[in-house]
Amino acid sequence: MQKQHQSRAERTKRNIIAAAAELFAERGFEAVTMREIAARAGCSHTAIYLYFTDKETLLQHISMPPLQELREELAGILANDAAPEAQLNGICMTWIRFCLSHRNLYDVIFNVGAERVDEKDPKLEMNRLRNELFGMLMQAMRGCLPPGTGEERLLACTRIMFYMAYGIVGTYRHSPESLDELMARLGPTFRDAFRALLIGFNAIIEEGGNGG
Amino acid sequence: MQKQHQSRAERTKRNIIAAAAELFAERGFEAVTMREIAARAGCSHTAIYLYFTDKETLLQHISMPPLQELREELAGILANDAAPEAQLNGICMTWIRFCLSHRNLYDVIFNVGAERVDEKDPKLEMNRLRNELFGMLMQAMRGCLPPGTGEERLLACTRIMFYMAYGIVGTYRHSPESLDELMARLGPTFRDAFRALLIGFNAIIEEGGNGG
Amino acid sequence: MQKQHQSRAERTKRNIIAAAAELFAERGFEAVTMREIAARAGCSHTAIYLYFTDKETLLQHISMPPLQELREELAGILANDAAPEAQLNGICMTWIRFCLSHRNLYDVIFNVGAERVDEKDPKLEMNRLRNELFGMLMQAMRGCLPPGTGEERLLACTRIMFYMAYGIVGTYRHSPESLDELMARLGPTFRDAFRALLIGFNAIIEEGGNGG
Amino acid sequence: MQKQHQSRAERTKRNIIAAAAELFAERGFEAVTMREIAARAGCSHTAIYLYFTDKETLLQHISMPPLQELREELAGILANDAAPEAQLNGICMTWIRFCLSHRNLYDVIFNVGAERVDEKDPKLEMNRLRNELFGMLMQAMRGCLPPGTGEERLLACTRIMFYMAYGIVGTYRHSPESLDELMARLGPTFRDAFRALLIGFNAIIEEGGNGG
DNA sequence: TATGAATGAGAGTTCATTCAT
DNA sequence: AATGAATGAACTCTCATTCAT
Repeated sequence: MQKQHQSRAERTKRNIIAAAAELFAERGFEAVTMREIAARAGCSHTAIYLYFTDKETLLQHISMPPLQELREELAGILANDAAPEAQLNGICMTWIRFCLSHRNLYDVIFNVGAERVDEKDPKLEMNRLRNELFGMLMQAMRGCLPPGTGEERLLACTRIMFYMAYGIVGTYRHSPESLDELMARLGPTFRDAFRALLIGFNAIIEEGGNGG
Repeated sequence: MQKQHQSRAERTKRNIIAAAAELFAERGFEAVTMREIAARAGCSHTAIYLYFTDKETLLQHISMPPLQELREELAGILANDAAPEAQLNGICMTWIRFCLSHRNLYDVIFNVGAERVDEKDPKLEMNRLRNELFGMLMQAMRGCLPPGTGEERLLACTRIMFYMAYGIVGTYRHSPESLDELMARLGPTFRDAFRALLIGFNAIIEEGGNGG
Repeated sequence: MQKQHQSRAERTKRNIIAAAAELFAERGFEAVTMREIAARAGCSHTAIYLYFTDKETLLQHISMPPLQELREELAGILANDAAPEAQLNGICMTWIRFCLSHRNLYDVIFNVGAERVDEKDPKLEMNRLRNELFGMLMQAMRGCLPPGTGEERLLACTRIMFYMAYGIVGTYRHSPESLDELMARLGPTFRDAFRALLIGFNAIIEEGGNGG
Repeated sequence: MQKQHQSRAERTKRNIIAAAAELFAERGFEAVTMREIAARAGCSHTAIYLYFTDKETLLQHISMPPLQELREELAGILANDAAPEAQLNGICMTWIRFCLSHRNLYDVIFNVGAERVDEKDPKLEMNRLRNELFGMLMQAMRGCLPPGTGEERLLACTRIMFYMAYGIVGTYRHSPESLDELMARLGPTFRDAFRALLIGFNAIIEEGGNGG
């Protein structure tokens, strides 16, 4: 009997999460109302409040797991013994694959409430996670620049690398092509993008006397 | 008299458009209320409905001119006699400045979301414009790559350049910083981004025997 | 077993009453939720409905005991052999302490508002109690006025004494300070209030030839 | 035409105020909903927000005029050349008359949002006014105590005087008797109450060496 | 006996929009 | 041409209460 209760609750909670994820993805966080979510989840709008304190919290519950998954994947890449360039490339490609395979939630995860990627203040757990991701990218970047490159330069290069990843994802976010189709068609281009940046960074740093 | 009336009406209409454009750009479509627009336009909120059937329509009337302005600016850059690299850089930076100064407007105009599915044309209109812009970028790109670079390669490089611009804009779309603050803080980084790509492209093409 | 069940049920019921009494007293009837009561009572909120049809009924079950307790305390004071002034002071201070420690409960029980018009008895019940209390106060008062003071005079003095008590309670009914804080800060003032009245009464009666 | 607009607006506003005053008096501030007020005022609930920022503000608009009226009456008494005792008595009696003639709004005016009568922080305009009233009472009190009475003592005596007034009003707040009937029947008792307090205060202060 | 799950009515408030002038 | 007055639908969120077990 307890079990029945539990499973029912879990089912409802899952329904809510699924409905919210769909709706947020379809029409954006702000445009979706709690009542709509409830309607699609097949429960009353007040039931949502049994499982989530408020709308924002609901969003976070949806966004967190994928982000954590991504973090762990990236951490795995950083932990292996590959060459720095291979690591960086792995990070970038994984990042892209991730974002494109969570396309629908992308907006919600990356744009709601985020102000700067390199922001310090970790208001929300989500922002903290985003920053952690950025930190991983920076770590990978460090190994690919000339030794002695200043921190400021490193930060700038990481930012640029981030722009690139962000831009790729943004460009194909609404594409009807599947992740695999996309990667088959454009994977080499993406790879070239990161390689070109790396080459350019090193050239600029060398020429500039690798200062800060 | 008739004329005076007409001109007064036109003035009011222009005021409304100007006010709405400013406010939408400053704070986003949804966040702005009709009463605020009216206040800034110096008329009553009901007057807006004399000229525009609703808020959405008002937005559409606002969206086109800036886009055309952008296209003309970019065309102007392509038409001048500056060095290819300067042209390319000008195109990229102008594009970024444009998008960041029309930030929230940008959101609405450029992000073809699911809620627009039932609309007549905006998706196509936008894609047409995007393609036009992309063509200009490609044209500028051509002058910056080694002579004899194949079309496929050129296309790939242009795409990558586009990703970068797109990524920069996407990253700072929701930033609270003004355009000027943003450019002061990050302008050099943006410039470096495009330079690094160009350097990288040339290196890759050279090494690869500039094939198609 | 039957007995165990019964005693368990009774215990739960008592817990609920105790919890509700505390919470109503602490924060007022309206501000307290059934879930809070249940939490403090150590049962689920639905269990409350096993014992009380609704929140209002629960309140009614809570109201009487403290009032009876007060009456008995006052009777005890009247029954002891202390000096009349001590008795009177005891009555007044006890009354104040009672009302201020049942502050929000007091609100509901004592303030016969318009919303109670359709109830059966509370107005009368309350008035009965008020009168009883008033009678006790008058009894204590009698011992503190010059012998031979007329009944009318006695009545007036008692009334005035009652106003004072009532006014003190009313003034601090909504104070966020606890009973103890209040008594620490203002206890001497309250005491002075009753003393001053007593002194004044006697002076007035003496001067006026202690007539009726 | 402008006039018609104006008068309509004024009528609506008056209706809202009247409806809110009635309802607040009947059932208390918290228990009344904006929609109920609107219904009784014969307008939509949103119309209320055209005239009052929120519910609290509406309450203040209702409470302020009577309070200001009272203030002016009291100020008039303080300004005349009567003996201090006469002034104090006038203040107290006026206060009582006022409260009993505004019986229905009494609760709302004096109890909503008020925490301490002698509070300093003037969060709301209403609290400021209440404090001003208290200040007037204190000023009148000062003239009736022995010269050299400390401020603390003065404050305590004023508080006590206030309790008395408050208690009288509270006691007869729900009485069916009219103001005049009440004053005819109990006016002398009220007068005695204040006199007795004054006599008592002076006695206590003398005996205690009129310290602080 | 007792509970976790779920609900409906309703709170204050906002805003695009319409009506009457 | 223009406006002040007014509205209704919708928002997030709360809570006493009921249902199913």
